Amino acid sequence: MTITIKKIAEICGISRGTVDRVLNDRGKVKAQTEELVKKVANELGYKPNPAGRALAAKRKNLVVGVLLIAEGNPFFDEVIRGIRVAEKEYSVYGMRIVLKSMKGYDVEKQCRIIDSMKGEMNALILNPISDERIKAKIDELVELGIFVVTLNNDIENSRRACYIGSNYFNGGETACGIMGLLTNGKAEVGIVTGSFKALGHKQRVEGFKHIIEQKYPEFHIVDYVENDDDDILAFEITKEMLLKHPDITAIFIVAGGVYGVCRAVLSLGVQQKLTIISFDSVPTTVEMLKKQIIQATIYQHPYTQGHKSVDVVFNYLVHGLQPNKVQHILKNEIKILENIN
Amino acid sequence: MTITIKKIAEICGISRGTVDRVLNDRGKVKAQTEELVKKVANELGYKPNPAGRALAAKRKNLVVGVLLIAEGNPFFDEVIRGIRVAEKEYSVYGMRIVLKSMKGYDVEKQCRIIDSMKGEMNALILNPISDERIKAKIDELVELGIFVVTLNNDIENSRRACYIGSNYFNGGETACGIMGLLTNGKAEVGIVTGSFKALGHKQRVEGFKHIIEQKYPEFHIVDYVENDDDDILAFEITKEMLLKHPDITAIFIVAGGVYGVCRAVLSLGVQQKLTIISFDSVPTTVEMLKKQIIQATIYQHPYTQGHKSVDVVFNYLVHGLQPNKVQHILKNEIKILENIN
DNA sequence: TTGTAGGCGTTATCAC
DNA sequence: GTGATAACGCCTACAA
Repeated sequence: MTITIKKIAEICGISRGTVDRVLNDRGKVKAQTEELVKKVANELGYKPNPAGRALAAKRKNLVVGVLLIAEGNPFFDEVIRGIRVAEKEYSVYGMRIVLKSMKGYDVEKQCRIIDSMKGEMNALILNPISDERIKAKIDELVELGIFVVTLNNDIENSRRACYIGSNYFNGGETACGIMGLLTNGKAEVGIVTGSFKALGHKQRVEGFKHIIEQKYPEFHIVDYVENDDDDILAFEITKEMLLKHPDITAIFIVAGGVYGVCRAVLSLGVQQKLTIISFDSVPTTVEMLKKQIIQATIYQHPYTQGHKSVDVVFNYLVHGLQPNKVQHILKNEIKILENIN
Repeated sequence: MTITIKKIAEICGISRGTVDRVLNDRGKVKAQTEELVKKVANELGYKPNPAGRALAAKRKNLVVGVLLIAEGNPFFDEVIRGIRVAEKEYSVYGMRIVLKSMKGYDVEKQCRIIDSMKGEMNALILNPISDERIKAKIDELVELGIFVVTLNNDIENSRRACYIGSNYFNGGETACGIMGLLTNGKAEVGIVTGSFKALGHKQRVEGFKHIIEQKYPEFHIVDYVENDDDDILAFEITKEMLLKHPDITAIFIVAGGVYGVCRAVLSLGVQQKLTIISFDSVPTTVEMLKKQIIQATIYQHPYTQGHKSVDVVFNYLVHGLQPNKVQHILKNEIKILENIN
């Protein structure tokens, strides 16, 4: 038999309303009654029924804001698809999503967009820039009672309820591990990173280096260049790097610009002698995997990241459930030509 | 504004009961009224509210049977964990799970266990033996109105509503692809399969061969032995195989017995010259990955398989939703030491 | 501080 | 054939 508020009320000889007040900390209950209700609820193992809650929640008007740095970054296409599918699933609960997208790492701009959204918003899914001002902005929202979830990039010391994304350090470790297996532990590595400033990119490189130290003494990093996640820039600096270091046998592409790097390799005709590892599986990367320019790419469940972030918000807003993990870390998977689709 | 049964009833000038009868094909409605209701529901885009349904479903007593060939197969430990977690999540909807486990491929025994369960069961999650008699049994259950889902092994021509599991053929392809990358496309391969009779094992080998033909002319299969998913047998036949074919440079472990194979390799001291690819990541396999005996193993989301199968059943029983895919195929992921946990 | 009652959307059971 | 009504469990406004 399931334990309901009604049943607890009967047992305690009081009304449903009072039990509700106790169980949801709404105050205005005599200490004595409160204690009794809590004891009974505990002993009987009361579990609120999400369906009941969901039904009652319909009377609220729930709006979830989403702000992503997605423009010009095809990785987010799948994230957004996950968000949209979840939106549809939950639309019957009367929950709406307002999605905004921005380009580049302008902190003030991100703050301004957040401000413009905060009026009618019950929760925010944010892909934040790593900056103190954004941290402050998150804390301000939480203070206002808005539920905040960080997506794809965490700000650990902020008051966000939860982070959904990948483990960048382990992503770098995984990249190094697979590169080690493919090169028999010997390689002269050129690293092409997105931005020295981006936290995740830095962490990937650190993870990569960590495995070199631990396992691959014959790996040498011969150069380390930055492409700003831009394909044209990637094309140019990769060409330059390869000409400067003809001894390079492997390239670790840390973030965006994968297509530009590959085109540079192709234009120099050196694809045969290179092992290339990248991240994500956007269409151009898949294309290069098929051409066997890239040997392996590391996949971080973008669709799931999007869907999961909405799940977490939904469970909080509709069911009052706090996320069961502060960090929802998705696995780094290795994709090769055969298991890419 | 959301469209509810009540609203449709008002618009049509009839009662909620009648609308319900039409929308759920319960019969006993005048053709004319039926048509009207359907038209209005369609035009307004009526979407049943799952919360309402869930609440109403509590009055039913839902029992889900699960029958797995799990004994002695640690792969299923994670599958079962997924099932148990889902059970807990859905327990508030008054859905119970009765899980039975069996050992080995005795068709009659599986039929008998199914029969013993079918009394009070609304749905069955079945890990079926590939056999005509099991197909017939599934069809019999469906005839009785029981919702059947196959797990981890499909019987395609049966009347099961849905299959949840992996793509075995692509698993074999992926194994070959990663082996090709690790060996530079040159290998003398020994294959250790679970059972020649198991459909999935056969399909993996076919997938493996398919990529050899397509991509790796310098791969040669020098031997092909069967271990019945038993570690002791695996140990012995692998030893035998390696002694008989000292030219072997790679081993493809198609199914169980991974630990036995690795112990054989270790006992002969030939681990340095071998590339070994396996499936799943049970504890002993992870151990061998850590010892660098196995270079890569292919992972098939066992936890998700278990959880998903319960999801599908729940959505049908409580929300009346047919699964949106007949086959729910999980991806083959490549795990190496760095991304195993 | 507590109780009452109605509504969220769906379904089952009666009565007509 | 159809309609009315009472659940399912929770929440909230209002009355006491």
